[in-house]
Amino acid sequence: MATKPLKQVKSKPAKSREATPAREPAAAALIAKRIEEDIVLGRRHPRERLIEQDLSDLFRTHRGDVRLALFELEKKGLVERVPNRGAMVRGLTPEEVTEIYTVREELEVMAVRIIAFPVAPSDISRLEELQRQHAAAIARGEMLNVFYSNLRFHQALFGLCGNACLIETIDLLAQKVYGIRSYANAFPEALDRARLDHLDMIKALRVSHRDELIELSRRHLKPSPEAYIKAYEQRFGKAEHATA
Amino acid sequence: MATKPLKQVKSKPAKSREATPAREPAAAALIAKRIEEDIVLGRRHPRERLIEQDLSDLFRTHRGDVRLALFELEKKGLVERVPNRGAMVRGLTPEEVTEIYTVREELEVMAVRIIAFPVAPSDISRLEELQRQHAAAIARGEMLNVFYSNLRFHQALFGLCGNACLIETIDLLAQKVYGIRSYANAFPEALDRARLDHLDMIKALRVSHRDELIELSRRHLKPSPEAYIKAYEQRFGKAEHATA
DNA sequence: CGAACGAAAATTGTATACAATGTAGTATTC
DNA sequence: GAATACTACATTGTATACAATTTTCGTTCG
Repeated sequence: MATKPLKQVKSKPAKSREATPAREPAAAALIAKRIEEDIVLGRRHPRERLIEQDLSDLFRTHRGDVRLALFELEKKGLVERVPNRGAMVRGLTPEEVTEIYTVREELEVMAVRIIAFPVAPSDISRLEELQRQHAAAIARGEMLNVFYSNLRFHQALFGLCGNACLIETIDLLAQKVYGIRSYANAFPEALDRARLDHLDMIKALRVSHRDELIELSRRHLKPSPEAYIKAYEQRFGKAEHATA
Repeated sequence: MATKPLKQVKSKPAKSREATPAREPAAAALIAKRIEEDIVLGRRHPRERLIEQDLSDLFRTHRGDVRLALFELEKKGLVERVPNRGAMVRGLTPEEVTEIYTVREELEVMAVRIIAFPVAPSDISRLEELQRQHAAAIARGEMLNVFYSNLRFHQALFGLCGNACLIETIDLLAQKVYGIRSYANAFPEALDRARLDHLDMIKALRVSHRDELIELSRRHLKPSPEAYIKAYEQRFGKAEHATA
């Protein structure tokens, strides 16, 4: 859980107003991103408590920023907050996971359905480049990179549909299940399967086979929830729910 | 824009911990709700600035709560925040509105498609009761009540699908277009059309006519974006976009 | 020996003061 | 006379101190 200090040097030109790179107070957004990564990579387990002061010390900042970050993560559905008791990494039940993936599938299929064919060669090239990055990250075992390159690939793919709201909503649902990614990604064969799926998707895209692309998208979503639910049942038993 | 003071009396039993009625710091959530209502009812126009100090005075509280409320509304997509310049009521372009409604339609149709038929009589009764409240609010011209009773009707209807994530996502998208509701609701005939739609929906539900319910849901979503876009084009002209 | 009570510690929630930033209005210079 | 620099004001961002709440742990009583 080692984390480099934040904001050590605050002295910046102050006169540089090129665009608006930092929307939120910046610090809060960065902290949220770090915590999110920890959750994605399985470094923070479900139901683990997230204490404001600890995180403030860790990130070398005051509680205000951490507080904002936690609020943000709560809205994203990654952490759970109980009024006077604090925040913890959210644990999803198999039912919740199933529901989220059901909606995700519907939306991703919708996106694929409205993509305008044929897809421009430049877009295909871009997807191929992102796919190569993903494959390389897998080969090197760099899990954080695997996560981000996979994310970029899917954003580019669904970005082809042109409906910003749809893209945003798909992202939102994907974020909700970030916490369970590490379960499927623990199996190298699952990673490789994902890699091959991406290749098939690009192929289908190139020849404008919409139905095949839809089928691929559906299949591509199956392994993650299955792996999580299997692990969950093994941990807590099939019938009863542990209330710990 | 008259608003009653908030939190005047802070003295409460303090020993009452029945459930968790207030998730957020409560004050922030209340302020967010008030501002949201103002936007829904057209009392605050798109691009109107929301100044923290003004709102703090208005709600008789300090800036911290207002700040949180604005962050919340930003995430909901109702207000827009520029880093060091503050917040304003978000104005939606016709393109954005069209995109949002496209996704909404897909999701609402999905919800209707997975409702388990036949629907329990108690659920039908509940919908009828909510429909009556809606009709009554329209008859009395109580717009705020129209808004909330309409909301409750739809939540109950889509709640029948049983997928919590789907319900949540539908709500989310509905919230994004709260700001344009007042355009369609300005026409009394539109309100009446909505009322009749609700009656037809209940009827279709009672006899398990799924296809008809789907068609009704689709039609029900049409008027709002159309009214908004018409008003928008009349205001700004069809081709060019005002940059004011 | 266990359950209930109560004080202390840990943690979150709230308020305020201060600093940084952006905005506008005015004067000054070319 | 118009453009620019400068100053005063308005607004947001940040940090810290304080209050309220919950949790923990030791003690006492049944």
